[in-house]
Amino acid sequence: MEKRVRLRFAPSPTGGLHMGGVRTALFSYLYAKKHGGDFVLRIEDTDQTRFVPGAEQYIIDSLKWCGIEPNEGVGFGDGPYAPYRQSERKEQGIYKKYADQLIAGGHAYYAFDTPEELDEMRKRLEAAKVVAPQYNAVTRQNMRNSLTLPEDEVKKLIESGVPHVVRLKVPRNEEIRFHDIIRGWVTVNSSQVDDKVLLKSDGMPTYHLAHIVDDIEMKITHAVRGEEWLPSAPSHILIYRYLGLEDQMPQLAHLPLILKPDGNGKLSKRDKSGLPMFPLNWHDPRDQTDYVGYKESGFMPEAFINMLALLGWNPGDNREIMSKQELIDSFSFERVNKSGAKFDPEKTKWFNQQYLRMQSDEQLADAVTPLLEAKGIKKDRAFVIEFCRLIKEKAHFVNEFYDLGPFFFVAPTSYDEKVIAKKWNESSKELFTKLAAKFEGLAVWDTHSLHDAFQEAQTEIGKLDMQLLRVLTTGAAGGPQLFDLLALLGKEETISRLKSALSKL
RNA sequence: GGCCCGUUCGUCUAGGGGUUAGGACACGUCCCUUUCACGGAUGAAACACGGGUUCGAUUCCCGUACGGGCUACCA
Repeated sequence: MEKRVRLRFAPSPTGGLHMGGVRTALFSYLYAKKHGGDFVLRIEDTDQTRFVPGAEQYIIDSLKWCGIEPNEGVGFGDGPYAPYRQSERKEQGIYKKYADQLIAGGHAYYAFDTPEELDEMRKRLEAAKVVAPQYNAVTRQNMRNSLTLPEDEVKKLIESGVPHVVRLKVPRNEEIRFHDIIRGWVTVNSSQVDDKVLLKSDGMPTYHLAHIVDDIEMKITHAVRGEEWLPSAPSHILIYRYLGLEDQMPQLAHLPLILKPDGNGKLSKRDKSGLPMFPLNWHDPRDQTDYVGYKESGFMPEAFINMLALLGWNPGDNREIMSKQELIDSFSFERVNKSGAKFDPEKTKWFNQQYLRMQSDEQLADAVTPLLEAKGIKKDRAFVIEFCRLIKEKAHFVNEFYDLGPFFFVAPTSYDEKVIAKKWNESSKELFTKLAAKFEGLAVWDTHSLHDAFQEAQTEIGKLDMQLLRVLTTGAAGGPQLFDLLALLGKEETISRLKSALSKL
């Protein structure tokens, strides 16, 4: 029988969850759902010095907004493997147990070197022109650890409470080969791998030990993470192997990085491409910086995750706009790209535009009404719905509706100068005064009657420029369907605007 | 520097020993439209370079270049 598919998203609460992390969560979620498995949220809070209050809740809120909800884990209900915070799991002695097993098997050792001593070692090695200074099979022989110190002294040091760490004993020269679902086989020589710290001097495990222990204990079948983890994967293979768990280790999938839109390099939270890097507004308590979120920028979560899914993955056909269910049905790690993808703000906006157009005018009105009210604008619902119908084709975001058509709500005070300069002439004033009179005589005020009246006026009084009528009534050179707009504005308002414009020009 | 990973239009990508190298975003042109858009059509635009292997390489192999990642008692 196949093992139940279980994937976890395991962020550390050291700050806001940025979009790269969201994508990692998304891919894991899609795969889990596709195979009817579990998606788990585990909090990797083993670094007490970098703990940021609020970060954990932010991660939970972000996943909820995106619709990437774990069915197990912190904030989503404990499952059979609780607790899901590593700091709490540490209290159960779980990591130490595995570390002790490695020590007993001769694959890990105690090291008593102080930070100063380690620093000294690196400087010494650099001075000796060693290309890659590291704590390894060669250099550990000159350091203070349970491999170099007499057994009774090691015992004495530990008993007297001298701070120490536990390090992985990496062999000097051995090929380490592992398989990645996205990248295929990767081979690294152990001489390039350092003796990673497994247990820190404060008793906390490092990521390297903790994630392995938890993935095993939580029966994780696929470990998905960013490409930046690829270089440490060989260490992890060794840990599984020395623990005798190589046959139970999850399959690895290292995702390509999301790159900056301009230039090169990894997308950072401070990127200034004009689009947010975080799903929700994030206030960083460490430096009192505020970062805007996709949500607050007017993005719909469906558009956001659709865009994210297509960054480094594709369904193998030309589909781009895909619902969450379609993403789930089509997803596979085999179709994830190996190379990094530059984040494209323009395309990202386009995704939101597509989803915007799928919304009904009523739904859009629901979203726009509070934004209008915030500006002190109160209109009846029918007006707002019609406003949405007319303006939506020009917009990428709900929150730009107002700016695309302020003339729906306020009469113009200035008139597009380019259009006036080009089209306004001596006869214009008289022609449009006559048109205003014609409009005034209309018994029915709707799109059709306005259209007909405009046509009739031309045969009666002469050629009228429609864009001029637009500028006179809205002030702007462009906008939605003019007669629809004037119909919505109403007879009184339209004529008042026309007269006002004629008096100024 | 060392190690690892990568490289198809400006960007996201499909494809893969023999193709007019396909799609999308953005851009240009045209059509529709007395306004503004949407829409439709269309155009320009790519296999990093050099060696192999092969009848034939963009595709497979090796180098080079370029890009990225990692190089902590951080994840």
